[in-house]
Amino acid sequence: MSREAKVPVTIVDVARKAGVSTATVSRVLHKSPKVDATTRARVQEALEELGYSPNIPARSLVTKRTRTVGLVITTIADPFFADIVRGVEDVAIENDYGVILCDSNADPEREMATIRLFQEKRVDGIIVASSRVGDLYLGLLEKTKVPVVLVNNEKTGAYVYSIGTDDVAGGEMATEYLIRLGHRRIGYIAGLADAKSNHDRLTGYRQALRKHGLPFDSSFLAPGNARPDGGLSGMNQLLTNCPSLTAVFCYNDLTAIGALKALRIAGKSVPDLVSVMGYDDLLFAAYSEPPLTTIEQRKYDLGAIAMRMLLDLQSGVESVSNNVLEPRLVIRESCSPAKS
Amino acid sequence: MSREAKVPVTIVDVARKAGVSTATVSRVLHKSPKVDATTRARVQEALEELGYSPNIPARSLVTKRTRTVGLVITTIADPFFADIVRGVEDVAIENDYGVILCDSNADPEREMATIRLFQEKRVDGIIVASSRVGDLYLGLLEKTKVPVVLVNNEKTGAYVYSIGTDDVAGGEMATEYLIRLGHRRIGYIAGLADAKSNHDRLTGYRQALRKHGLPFDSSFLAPGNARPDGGLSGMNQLLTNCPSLTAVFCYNDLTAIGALKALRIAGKSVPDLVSVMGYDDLLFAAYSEPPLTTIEQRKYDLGAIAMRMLLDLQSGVESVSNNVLEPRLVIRESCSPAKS
DNA sequence: ATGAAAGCGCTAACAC
DNA sequence: GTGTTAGCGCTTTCAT
Repeated sequence: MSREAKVPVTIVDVARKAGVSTATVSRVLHKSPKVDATTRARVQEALEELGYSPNIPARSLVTKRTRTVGLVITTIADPFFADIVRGVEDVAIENDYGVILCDSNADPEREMATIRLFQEKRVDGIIVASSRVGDLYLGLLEKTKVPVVLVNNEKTGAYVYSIGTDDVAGGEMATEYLIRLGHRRIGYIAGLADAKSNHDRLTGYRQALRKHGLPFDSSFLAPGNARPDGGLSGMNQLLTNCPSLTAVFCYNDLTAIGALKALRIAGKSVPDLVSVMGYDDLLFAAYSEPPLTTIEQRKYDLGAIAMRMLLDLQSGVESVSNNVLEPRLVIRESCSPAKS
Repeated sequence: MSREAKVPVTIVDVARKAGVSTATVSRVLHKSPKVDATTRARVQEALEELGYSPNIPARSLVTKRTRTVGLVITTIADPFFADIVRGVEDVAIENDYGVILCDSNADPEREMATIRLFQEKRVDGIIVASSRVGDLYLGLLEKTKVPVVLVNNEKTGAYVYSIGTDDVAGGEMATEYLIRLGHRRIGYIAGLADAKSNHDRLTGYRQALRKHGLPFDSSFLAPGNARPDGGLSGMNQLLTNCPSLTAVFCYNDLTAIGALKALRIAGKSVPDLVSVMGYDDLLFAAYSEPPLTTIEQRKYDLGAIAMRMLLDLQSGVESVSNNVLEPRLVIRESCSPAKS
């Protein structure tokens, strides 16, 4: 096993081999036009033969750019965030950027560590797709002096840009669909209490109610946690507190599959006895029993656009500071006309 | 809005403010014992007041370590990989490491770009949790000269270490459970054809069959793709080719929910008419209808251990090169005794 | 069109 | 215990 000594080739080696200065090598590396064709060829050859790979950290030292962005998400365990990550990833790699991922798990300490790490690594920008962002956190973010784009969250502070789904429209759309189906007693199982998305969807729900002259009854609200177990317990609470409801709008699809399970256990068939509406349109929404009627968010685009905004900001293009994407109703089989 | 000029504070600023040399500042930064207590205090104060944040790229230039690792996964859309990511993340952040994530999507070109990126960023190590690794890819990986640990894949080459689940044991365990339940005609819906995990689970399946004197019939094998749609089509194929089967072992849980849907559409009740077995024990396995009996993999640990191995390798500790974790049977409701 | 040289922020000998 | 200094690999004026 002849493990060769590890001698990384530098720009100096290339320069020597090609018989030029390091400045020239640097120029061909950056495709500067002012290099003679033959010189360029000679350098290219040396580059190839030596298998040169630029040392980005070294380059960063002088350019002050690292071609790296930081991405914070609530938790990668939620497929919704997974799609956002894919979006960010894809456009990042297309542009030779790397992304450092951190899931905060909504843990403040973790968030602090993350921001510190990003700072020390001198990332060129930060994307925060964490549904709830502590004040402390946001303060730090501003001090960080690099562009920040928030996904599905509020634009806050001078340095912050954002991209999100119009969640109040989404909440209204979901609820209105249920109302059109003849439902009058519609529950809502919440997500994380302090998430903007939760607040907005609830607002949409109330708007739809008001619009159709339906009373808002806070006993039709159940807490959740954006996860299946929260959907399960939320549904159970609804079942005992308001046995008369005929439909329930869930904060997200994860919550909905928990609700579906609670209903199954209670022996209430869906959608015959109660309709359930999700949100997000995750992959498995089409595979649940019954397949979930839900509100689609352009998850992938949320991430891709966020990354593009960062790139624009990078290159000095003043991009729109606050983008919003429209949600879309996806009708499957978990909602049906009210029976009564 | 007094957007202050962006003047990152350096070690020189701190040194000046504290009235010491940069070397001393560096020493306190690294908790070197040979610094006088009062000097240390003075430096600490300067550090705080100036809000100093070390410039990692600069440091890397001299130390040749970036405190960054690269992580390649097949696709973040599969919750199985999401858990692995969480595991590596967690131990990385604990150790002040950053992780650059890339999903390869099993796209060779993407894989090349990824490796190039990792190289240029001078990552300290690479974790590959991509279920299929092209030869080309592996070759590159070796040339990369940094420690590589493979997750759920083969140890290959001098620089490569690995951690994985014993998938042949898992496949055997799954199949044997079905056999014990009285099933004789058991199908297998595959994952990606060239994935080691797929190969191993199939091997386990055949071993169980042999062990119990059951014949192996290749018409009981259906192709899949490790995703729900593959499970759906695979199950449909099985349904038409071998209507007599009473149980099916699926490459993973994602495949299983696809199979469940196919069965539902075909009007075959699960587990009464056909039992279905999954693999992975994803979060939603407990929420499907019926809840999935499956083989648990320690997904999070796979990632956490991989990262720890990298850390060990970093510090010169020769760690075990080939770790294997045992799978575990999780009994829920998608499998029942054979009726005939 | 090309080269010389300065310097980015930091660490690590080495000297005192 | 502390300071001086020489780079790490690269880009970028500034000359030529």
